[in-house]
Amino acid sequence: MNKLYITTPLYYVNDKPHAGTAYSTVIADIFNRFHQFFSKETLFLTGVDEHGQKCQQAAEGKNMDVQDHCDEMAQVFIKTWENLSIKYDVFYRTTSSEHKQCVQKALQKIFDRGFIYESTYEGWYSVSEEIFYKEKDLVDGKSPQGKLVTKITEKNYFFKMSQFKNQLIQHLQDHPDFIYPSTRQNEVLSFVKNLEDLCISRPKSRLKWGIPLPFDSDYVVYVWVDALLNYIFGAGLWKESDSDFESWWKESVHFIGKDILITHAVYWPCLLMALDLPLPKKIVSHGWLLNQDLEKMSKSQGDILDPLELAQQIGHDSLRYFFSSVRFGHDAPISQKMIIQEHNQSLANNLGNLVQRVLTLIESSLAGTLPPPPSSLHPLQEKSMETCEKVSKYIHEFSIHMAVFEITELLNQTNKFLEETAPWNFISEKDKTAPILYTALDVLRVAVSLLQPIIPNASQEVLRRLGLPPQSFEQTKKVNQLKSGIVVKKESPIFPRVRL
RNA sequence: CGCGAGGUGGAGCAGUCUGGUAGCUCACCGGGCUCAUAACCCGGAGGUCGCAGGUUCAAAUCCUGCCCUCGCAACCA
Repeated sequence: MNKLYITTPLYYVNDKPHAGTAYSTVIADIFNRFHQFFSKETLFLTGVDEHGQKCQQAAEGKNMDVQDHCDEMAQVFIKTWENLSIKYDVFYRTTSSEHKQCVQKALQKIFDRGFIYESTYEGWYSVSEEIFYKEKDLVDGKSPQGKLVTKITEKNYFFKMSQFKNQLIQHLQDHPDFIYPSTRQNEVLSFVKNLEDLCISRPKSRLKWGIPLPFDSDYVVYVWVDALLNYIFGAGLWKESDSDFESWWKESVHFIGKDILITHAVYWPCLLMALDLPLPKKIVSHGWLLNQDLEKMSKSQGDILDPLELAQQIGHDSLRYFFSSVRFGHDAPISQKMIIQEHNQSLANNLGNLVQRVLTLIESSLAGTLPPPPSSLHPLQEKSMETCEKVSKYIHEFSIHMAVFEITELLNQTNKFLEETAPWNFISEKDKTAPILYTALDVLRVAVSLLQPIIPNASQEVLRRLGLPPQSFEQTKKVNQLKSGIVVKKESPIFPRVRL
């Protein structure tokens, strides 16, 4: 119960990370950090999906060896996550020899259990695009891009996915929390009702870059099957040393974008059932980041945002903060301007400015020395304790934006509190300013501690200025936790305003 | 009837599950403060919460129908 296994999708390495992949990863990282904050033991996995046709094509396009291309791209992902303060435990690569061995072992097992059969695959193949189309996808007898297609009948291996239909429907009905948000459950159910078998092989004559089937080396495995299996191997299944796989897997949560819900909520459970393994505990699908016109961002429109650039321009924490402030689970518009506005309003004007004014007042009134706590509890401190409870509740409900809203509200109240008490009017009367300044700083301590999972770097810098180490939730939800007697000092602003 | 999401003051959004005086940020107008990053605080103008019915003492919130916008339809987070 005290463990939690969090995963992001394995990102496809045909291109570098974009705002969407960054969003998935940052959100998963924030949840991971929140649960660590709540004293859970967590395992956080991310990684890259390196096989398949598009990857092979991307390498060929650059005139590179495919493995070299993958190695290069993997580094780009690692560097991007570093720049977004992503703290993962496992960076999984599907070209590792361990992964290949495990995938083959899994396929053999499914094969031995009788869930894989040989049949013929019929489809319309576009030689120039190297893509199969179904009859219904064709436009005037050609591919949607207008390329010539020919009907091909090909021997392939199929996974008896349809056999798990009733079992999966039963699971979905018995576990209404399996998919978040629950509204997307219907989407999955309606898909499952027409469940067909899945073609899981690709002949090597067409696709070389993949893991060979253990029972027929003329074929490689379909990339989704290859990639999905990472989730169990990454948690230690079939490792030589007796791993904690079972205890992690029991508490597994997959974070994904809504577009890959079917693969995760249908294909993946069926594969697990075929392997006689338990299903993941939860699948959390988030919405998309859209451009200002609320359309999907696309390269052709040139409105792709580079997360690395954004992080460097505005700051890691500010980008993370923006991601956490949009309604979780739903689509949301994003632009550089919106991120900067959010940074200026919430982080610079509200939080950052509050830190400066309180510390300045303590310096000028109390020579920087933190006073003892006031004899009675101020209502604002009571409110800060309520905020702790609300944040915990919202995070457990995946309403991260509501958690952010509550913390912002607490900071607003603290600004208001200073305005009402106006300690600058009697700055030399220490006995009057001390309780006010202690209260304000103690509430600030709570707010900043609650923000640690979202803005890890800045919040720890603020805590350092308050003379405190990183804080746990247990510490955060107590009042009067400042170290009386130590000397604090104002330093340069943590979140300078960014001009638009 | 393919599946799904959304329509809330000028802009962008939250609130909808668990019905109870419509909230946040930006922009605009007036005032205060000068501790603070020209930041902060107070007040004001601006919304019949897409439309029409229904349930209820009470509906942005629940039910029904309709209109409009947008995604997805199997390797694109």
